[in-house]
Amino acid sequence: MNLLQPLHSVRVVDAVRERLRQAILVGELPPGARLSVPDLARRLGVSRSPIREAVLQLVSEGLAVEHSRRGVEVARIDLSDLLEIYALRAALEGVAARLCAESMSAADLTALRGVLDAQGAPAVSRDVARYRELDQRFHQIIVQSCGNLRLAKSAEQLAAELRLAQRLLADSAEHLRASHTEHRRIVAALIAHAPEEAESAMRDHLARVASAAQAKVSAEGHPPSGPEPPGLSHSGLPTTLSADLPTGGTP
Amino acid sequence: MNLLQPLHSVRVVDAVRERLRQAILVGELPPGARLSVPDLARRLGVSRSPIREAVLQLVSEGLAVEHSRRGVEVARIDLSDLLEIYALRAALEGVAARLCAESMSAADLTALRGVLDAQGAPAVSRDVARYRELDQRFHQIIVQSCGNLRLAKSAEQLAAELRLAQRLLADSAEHLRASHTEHRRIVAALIAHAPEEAESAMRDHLARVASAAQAKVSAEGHPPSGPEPPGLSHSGLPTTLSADLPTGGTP
DNA sequence: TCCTCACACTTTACATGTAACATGCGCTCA
DNA sequence: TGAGCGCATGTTACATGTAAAGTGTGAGGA
Repeated sequence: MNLLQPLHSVRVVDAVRERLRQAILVGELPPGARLSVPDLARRLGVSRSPIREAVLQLVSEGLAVEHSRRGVEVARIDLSDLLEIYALRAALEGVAARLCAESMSAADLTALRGVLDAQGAPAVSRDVARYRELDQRFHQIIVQSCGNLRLAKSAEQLAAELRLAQRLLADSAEHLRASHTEHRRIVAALIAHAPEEAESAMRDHLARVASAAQAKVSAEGHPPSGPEPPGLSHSGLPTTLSADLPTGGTP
Repeated sequence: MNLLQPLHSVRVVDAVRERLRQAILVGELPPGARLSVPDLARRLGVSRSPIREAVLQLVSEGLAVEHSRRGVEVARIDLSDLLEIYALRAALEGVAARLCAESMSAADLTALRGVLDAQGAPAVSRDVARYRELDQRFHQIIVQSCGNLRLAKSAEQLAAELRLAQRLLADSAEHLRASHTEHRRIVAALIAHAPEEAESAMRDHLARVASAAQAKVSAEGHPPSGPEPPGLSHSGLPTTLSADLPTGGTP
């Protein structure tokens, strides 16, 4: 491997952003958790500037929402958000699948088939976590292979937003089996170089996933969410968030 | 008018962001212009913090690009960017048109027909600036009426990015006439509540606009751009950018 | 003449100071 | 007891300080 690539020293803001993003995506900072800049600065051992910048970047990605002069909190994704996101994903990934069907590298297609095969086991054993992990990779390969960088970025941001709404997603055995079958249909269309088929298969897939979530929610009668509205309380939710960042520096 | 609506004092960062966005979109800050934080702070009469924040917001919108540790410049949109953006727009606005065909308010539809009619004159007289202004409003109405806020936001950001590439866009008399005809076809489908028709009409329209740009560029043999790569020079391009912001405050 | 290197200058990235603002709570008074 | 005021506390938003990095320039040498 070439060790002489241009070296750009990691900026603190990038490290903070990745750390916070992970914390949000794994649920350590759950929806509704406040992202207090002074608090995070204390906990991560850096000054407030890079924290503020990182938090605002998460806002622009949709993982957090800003309330003017009242701080930022991790985004709460409700059913209507979820349906919006799936409609958008259907548009974007449908086109991505179409583009892939026209020209996808053999390597990417092989990787995709690998993921598809790997999904068989968790689909039948109903290993939801594992299935979703592979599902994410499945869709990621397609949007990254379509050749449109902006499209890939948008689609991946939407996928990340959806990880905030896991509790709303369908997870029945039937759902996993149906999803896997639909993935197979998508891959078949890609292999056959059938753009129309690929696009409609992808769209149908995402539309069904969305309606499955909708069905699940209305069946379970999900509460709108937590306590929430009464002003952003000063409740600092988790107290862990690990120690400090690579560049330690509290002079 | 009700004067007792909730009042949220304008933040400096918002004023700066809007001012810079306008400066970019009208070409006062052309593609490639450096967005020097200290310089802008001096010119706008505020401190560096809100300037930096506003500049980074423009980066996240795609109107500017950040070069780590080397500052930010107004985005340069080349032909490949333009094609990417049009492919994305086709996906997003195609779905928006479909949704509109299913349920669009009478008011929105009336507004849309108004814009369509108004486009007739500039289309035949080849008033390119006026036609593009109305074109922007035409597409804006559709994405805003589709009921998907995220979709609308994305589509409008892409439309803004395209304003940085005006020089690449087709502007022949034939092109304007074709565009207007396609707009009519879209509106007809919306009136007829024909989702399929609306989506394909929109997609075809945007695909043709993209290929018209491509044709124009390859015909004219556009130079890749200005001088650009040799490091971000210290050339402060324009020296105007008006006086200072609403909240004057240089203590 | 052309290349190299050191220096001066500017900016970025991070740190820190601070006024205005927002929130929760206890206290007062009806 | 209950509504409302004022205070304590903590945060945001903006301002400013500063080390390190990046860039352009010009002197000096080949």
